[in-house]
Amino acid sequence: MAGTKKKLARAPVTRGVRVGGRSKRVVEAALRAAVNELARSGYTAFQIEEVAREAGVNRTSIYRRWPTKAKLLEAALREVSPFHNTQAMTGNLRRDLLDLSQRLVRWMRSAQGKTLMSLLTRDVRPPELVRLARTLGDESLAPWWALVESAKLRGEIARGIDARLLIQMILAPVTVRLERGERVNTKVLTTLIDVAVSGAAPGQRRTRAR
Amino acid sequence: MAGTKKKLARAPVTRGVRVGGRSKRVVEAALRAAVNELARSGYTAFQIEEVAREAGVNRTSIYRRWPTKAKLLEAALREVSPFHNTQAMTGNLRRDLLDLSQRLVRWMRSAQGKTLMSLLTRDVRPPELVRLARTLGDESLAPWWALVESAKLRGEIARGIDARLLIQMILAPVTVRLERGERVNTKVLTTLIDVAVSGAAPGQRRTRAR
DNA sequence: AACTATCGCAACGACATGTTGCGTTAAGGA
DNA sequence: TCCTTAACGCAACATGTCGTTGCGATAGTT
Repeated sequence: MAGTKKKLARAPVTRGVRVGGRSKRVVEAALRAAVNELARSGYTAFQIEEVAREAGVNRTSIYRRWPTKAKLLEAALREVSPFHNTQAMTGNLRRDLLDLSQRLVRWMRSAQGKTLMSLLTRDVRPPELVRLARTLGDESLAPWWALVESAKLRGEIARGIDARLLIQMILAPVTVRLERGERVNTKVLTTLIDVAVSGAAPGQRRTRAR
Repeated sequence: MAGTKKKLARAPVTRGVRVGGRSKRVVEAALRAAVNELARSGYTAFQIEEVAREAGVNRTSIYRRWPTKAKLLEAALREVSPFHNTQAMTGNLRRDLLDLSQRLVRWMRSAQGKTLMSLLTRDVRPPELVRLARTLGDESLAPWWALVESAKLRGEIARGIDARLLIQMILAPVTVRLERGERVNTKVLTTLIDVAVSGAAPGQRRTRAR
């Protein structure tokens, strides 16, 4: 057609993706904003528009990198550093459990922890996102497992007790109370741990299965 | 104007709302469908259109009665009969707790229970709806309170134990496991109750507050 | 049978998600 | 430094759900 300029075919100068400078800033800002938005608004109220605004980035740029809201949430979730225990164990079960739970509560109150907890709720879609959140959540349980198992070896916890269930007896009330805005202080944690540890000790009465 | 018929003003024959027949059917069908939809799809995926279809009713009819989705959910929630304990207590704490928890688990697995549990999740909007759900949920706890308090009087539970917290140690793991699809059978319930009751008994070691 | 509350249907506006075309900016190899 | 083009910003669009409104049809109630 008239006016159509045909450029000579030449080998492209660059090939790879651009990872530095602007692109990097956009990705980092978007993911950080996504984590904050998720922690602040929760899963249902989470809006891409708001993430874009907080990141100082156009909405389109987000969609070009993460095709759906779920993908963005997934990426944001992966940014969340899982709860890691760095404290050395003292060998005192109740003391170690208290330490662990106090640090976990602090983490759960942070943006990182809120983000994970938002996605641990059921009826989050798609299901893969829930699965990912659960996987990350379960990873946080590793030090708890270790504590209970070594306590079993020392004979402080009855061998017949399901370790996962025992940990749930401490953590499930904590998460429920945090969600509801009920107090979760040292006294509460101490009570949870005392009841669980005493109740799971060997020699306590157990109801026979019928 | 031409063609405009002016009717003689006459006193209206009826005044009150119509509660029988069609209207009644529409209301009942809509609320029943809403409960089912909430139990099936959960809060996030809940759609008015789907409720209307299942109820065999036009979408508009639902909106005319309940102006917002939240109002419909609220009405549906009020339809849910709260968990009521009809069983006589035997005075055996563990046995009564097991009875109670088994019935509660059965109820939580019903459409009624799922409906309530869907709305007990945080980040459900508006907040009033969450508050209503929590109120109804707390009402279900009445028999549990009674059990723990009378056990305290008999000296089976230490007086210093927070009854609400102790109940949470049994119920929170149950709800978490139900949400995640983990097993909640008699063995699990028995363990929860054994650990909680033994651990909360008088004479067990308590960590001193620092 | 007459009156009218309530229904069904259709059309509309508002809002969030997700897509696409195009012009502009800047990363990075020459 | 200069050129190519990956990635951006902007605007416009398509879709789906919520929620509203007008109007004619249906069916309680008197």
